[in-house]
Amino acid sequence: MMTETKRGRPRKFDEDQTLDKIMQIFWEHGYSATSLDQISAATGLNRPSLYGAFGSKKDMYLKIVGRFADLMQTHLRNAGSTVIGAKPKLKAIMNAAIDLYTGKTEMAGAPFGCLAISTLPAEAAQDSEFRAALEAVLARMDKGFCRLILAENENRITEIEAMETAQHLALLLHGLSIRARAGEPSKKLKQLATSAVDKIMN
Amino acid sequence: MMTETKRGRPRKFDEDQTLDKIMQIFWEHGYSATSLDQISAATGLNRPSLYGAFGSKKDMYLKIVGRFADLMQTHLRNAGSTVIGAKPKLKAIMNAAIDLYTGKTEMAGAPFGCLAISTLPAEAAQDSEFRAALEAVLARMDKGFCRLILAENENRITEIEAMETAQHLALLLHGLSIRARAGEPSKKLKQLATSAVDKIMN
DNA sequence: TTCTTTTTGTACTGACTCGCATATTTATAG
DNA sequence: CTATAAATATGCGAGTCAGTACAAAAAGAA
Repeated sequence: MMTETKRGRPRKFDEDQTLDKIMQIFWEHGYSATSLDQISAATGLNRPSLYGAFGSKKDMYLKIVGRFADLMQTHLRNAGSTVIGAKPKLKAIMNAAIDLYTGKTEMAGAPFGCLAISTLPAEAAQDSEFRAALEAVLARMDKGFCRLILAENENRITEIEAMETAQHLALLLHGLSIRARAGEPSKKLKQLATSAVDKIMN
Repeated sequence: MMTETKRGRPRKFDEDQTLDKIMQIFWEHGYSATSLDQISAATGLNRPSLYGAFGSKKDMYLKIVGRFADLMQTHLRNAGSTVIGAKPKLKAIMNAAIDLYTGKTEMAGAPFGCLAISTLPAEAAQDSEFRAALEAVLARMDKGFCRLILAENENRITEIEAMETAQHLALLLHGLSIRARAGEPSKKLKQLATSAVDKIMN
């Protein structure tokens, strides 16, 4: 099949750049407190264009959550790949996450914590789709940590033990994201993360 | 001074019961997604009465957060007082918190996680009062854990070390509350909490 | 040019939002 | 009974909300 040239009036916006702007707004204000007018103003698109390109407000938000998880995963994976050994990798990953949470990366410009952990739970109790999205994010982090632990398996632990440790690490990370959202400084969070990883990775 | 009998038309509602109903709604829906009409319907008070008794929506919410923290503190304190030793106390406290998060107490009727951790962060980035309230909740938990650890100080650790451990425990607890909000079952969360406490408490 | 396709801009809808102004009810104080 | 104090009930008002109907604009196809 050949790549047909597109018919119709061309878009005047870049989809990726627009999604990034939308992500920033949801990241800062959460789902319920964000209005489509706000998004319209920030992106330069009017509401019908937004609706045509990304669907309803809920569609947009859920898409953004997935996008955030993708971006975060590559960010953390890259950070882990710079060092050798399970513990150093985990510490590097924690530090990279804290940088993300405290606005010290190009991805985030302000200390807003984790988009998913900070904004999804507020909606999760009332709406099963949001709850499922939250659970998906959690499962994804668990698996990510678990894979890393098994790949660097120095003590020949079982898969079940690895999953338990992975979930311990995820618990820590989510707690750290809340503290970042509360405004605690990056330096303090990194100290906390490092000492916690030392205790958890026996 | 004598207790003067109150002038004017008497209230037809019980303040504590009303605050409990308001708490349930904010707990489930968060701040932004809750409307005063919802609260009015659930409490039987119309909006002017609510405003007269508890102030604005924001006033009400911040008051509820403080109330939640009070109730939770006594709930956890009671749970800790049933056993002896630092580790058993901490495990009992974690289990009691999980019961609270998963709706297994009289205080909570549904698995909504922690009111503060689940709903405050969504608002915290944009509003400094909410952010301050979140930080206050975190500080309060840190101090609570720290006091307990120092009171049961078996290994003569320093105050600084105790505070670090306390914050590790708080990180875990907040992570657990997120997972409860996502719908994970109480049993799994308790296993996770127990094994994590074992690793953190030397 | 003319037809089709897609995006854009304007404007609208019907519902919901919070806070308050006003009037009424119900109690105590004198 | 009259005055005062407090709570309640009705309802307004100015604004915001998400989504969409409709027409104009901008491209390719024929």
